[in-house]
Amino acid sequence: MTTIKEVAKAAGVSVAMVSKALNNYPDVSEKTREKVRQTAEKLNYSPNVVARNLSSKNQKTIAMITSGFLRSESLDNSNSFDLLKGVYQATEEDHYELAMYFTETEKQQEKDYAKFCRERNIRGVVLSGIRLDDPYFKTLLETNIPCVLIDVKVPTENKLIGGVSIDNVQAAYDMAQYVIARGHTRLAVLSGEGEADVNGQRLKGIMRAAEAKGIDLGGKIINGEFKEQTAYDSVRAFLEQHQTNLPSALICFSDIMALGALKAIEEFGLQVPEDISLTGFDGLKITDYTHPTITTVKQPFQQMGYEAARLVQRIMEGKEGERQITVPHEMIWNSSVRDLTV
Amino acid sequence: MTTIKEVAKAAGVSVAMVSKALNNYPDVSEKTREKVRQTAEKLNYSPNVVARNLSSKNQKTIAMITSGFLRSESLDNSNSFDLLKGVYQATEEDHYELAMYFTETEKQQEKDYAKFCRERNIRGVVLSGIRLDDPYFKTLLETNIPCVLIDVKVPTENKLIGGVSIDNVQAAYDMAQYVIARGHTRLAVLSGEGEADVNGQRLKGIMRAAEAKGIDLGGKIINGEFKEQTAYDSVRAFLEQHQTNLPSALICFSDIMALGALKAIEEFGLQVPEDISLTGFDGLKITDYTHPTITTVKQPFQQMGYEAARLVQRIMEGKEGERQITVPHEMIWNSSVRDLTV
DNA sequence: TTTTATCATAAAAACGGTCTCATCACCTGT
DNA sequence: ACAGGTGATGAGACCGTTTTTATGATAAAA
Repeated sequence: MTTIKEVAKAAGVSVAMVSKALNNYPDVSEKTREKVRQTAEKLNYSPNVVARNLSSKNQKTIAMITSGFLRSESLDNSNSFDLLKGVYQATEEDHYELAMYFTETEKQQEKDYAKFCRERNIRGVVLSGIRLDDPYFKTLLETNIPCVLIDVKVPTENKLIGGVSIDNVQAAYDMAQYVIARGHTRLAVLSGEGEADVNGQRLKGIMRAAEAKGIDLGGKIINGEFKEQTAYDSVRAFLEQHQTNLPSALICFSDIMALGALKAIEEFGLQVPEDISLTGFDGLKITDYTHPTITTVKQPFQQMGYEAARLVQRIMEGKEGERQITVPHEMIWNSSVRDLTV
Repeated sequence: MTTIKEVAKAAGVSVAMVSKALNNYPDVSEKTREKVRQTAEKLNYSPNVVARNLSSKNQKTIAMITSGFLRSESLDNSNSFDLLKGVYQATEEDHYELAMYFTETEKQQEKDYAKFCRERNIRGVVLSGIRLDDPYFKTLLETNIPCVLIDVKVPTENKLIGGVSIDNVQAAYDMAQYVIARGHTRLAVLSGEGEADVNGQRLKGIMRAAEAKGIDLGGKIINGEFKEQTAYDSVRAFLEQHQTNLPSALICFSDIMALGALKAIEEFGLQVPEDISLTGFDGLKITDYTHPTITTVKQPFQQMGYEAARLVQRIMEGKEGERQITVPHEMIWNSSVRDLTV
């Protein structure tokens, strides 16, 4: 392992000069810089990031903190992984270090984000699957570490917080409009946890579209907790309870839940989309392989991760600018919605 | 940020004592140890892992190096992600640090694994998607860093290398036997890249089962490169070329390729499993949602990651023992294979 | 009583960098 | 000729730990 000292000796300059030369400090003569560069190259030297991270004032390390998916099935995580890929890509391009922290909601003592960051000299964080009212997130904020949240609209007053998401209101509105335009008036919604930010946004979009057409959703909002099994159970129960007045379309707030709903509907003896139409949300690839393929909203998770990492870097560098980034979503018009108007 | 110095001052002992007390060194009196523990607790102190990593002789940092999936579709990565989850879980349990390195085959200059490890004081590596003859892997070995490879049978003479995989020969053999037992004799195989270790293993298993029944696979081995699109193209071409003598079953070496094959078969105007039976490999969840569901071999990727991380830790600690771990696979008997014997 | 282990502790040297400051040579303007 | 500025350089403090080595106190052995 060649160290900076060896490079210094070989180049006949001081250690400080080597550091400055390689880090593009202005107060280094071109001659010295070139000499240092060449000897570093020759000795195959590359700085130790651990040492740099310890000594430097401005560490370039960010963390990605994600809540609750170690246990869950791989299918549920493909979006988390795409996020990670995006974050990774951005950090790699800008020579940042990336640390990951996966937390489980049930392991209380393990959830201290601030401690995780403090221990690792982390100066910026991308969070996903975490809510604004998470107590550990609050303590993290108190440490003045810039945070960017995925899928959350952040309060504008705190310049250290950013957010990245699609326009969930618009996407849900578009989806509801599409369904309504195909003649559906008896709508039901399979939503996630009420506390999640996206959940409220999407509900707002649906409401807006429904009210415009005078459609009432009272009692038609099912909670599926963003989980396949819960979705299955809830939809099953809902169908049995509303046998006499079944909805003609079920709008789901995640593809995972749509899969559970699809199963519940089929086992109830009904067909999608002949008897009940169905829509998803997220754009998992699996929606292209189900029978029928599921109409859904595709979120660009990898891009979201990338933008989040870039945004947190900008905040770390003290730059001004927009703290809320909206990335484009894409409607995937598959075949799970029946057109009642023809 | 409370440092070890502040704890030392508050406890009225030296910095060295704090370090030793908290790291369970034997030469610390119980009284001091307890006092240090309590003040550390009170001051909410937790050691800085960056500093520790720099100073300590035996760093507890491992890396997971994975080749070629940043670009690819999320579906292809669910196994990689499960691996990562397993590795993460093991590192977290044992208080190891984990660094990730995703490489792309085309970015030559970015592929220096040894450099990556050197820069980060990494002392053990889990590699996936990497072949024994990878030149960068070879240079990594020269640095005497313990390596554990996923999906590779490693040479036994080097005690610093380990491997984790299922019994690919047996799994492929089982699958072929199953297909043959259902009356199929006109088999074709959709294999991956010939250089991959698993590819050879699986082929061996198929061959063994086929030869036992006197089935000839000559000219029936299609290369799908482990990619959906390539699989689609290759199968399409194969079908057109063998119109007069179509196989009755196609054994695929990955679920991803099976998806491509399924599409190709259907677009060719044939049905699975009525006209051609199909099997996959890997056990991706999507195989339960396709139409028909795909019979496949399920690999426990998360467990493989976990075992790999544990194994590399054992090697790092200088422990003896088996360097090749075989984890159990599971056959998923879905509905993509037709029984010709009934 | 003196010598020798043993134990508990502290001081200080690493680890491999960054970065502040002091130094010095050289130029410029008066 | 001299003060003042500028540009290039190196010495050394520092980051927060671990780990080696030195030191002093106490107990056991001679």
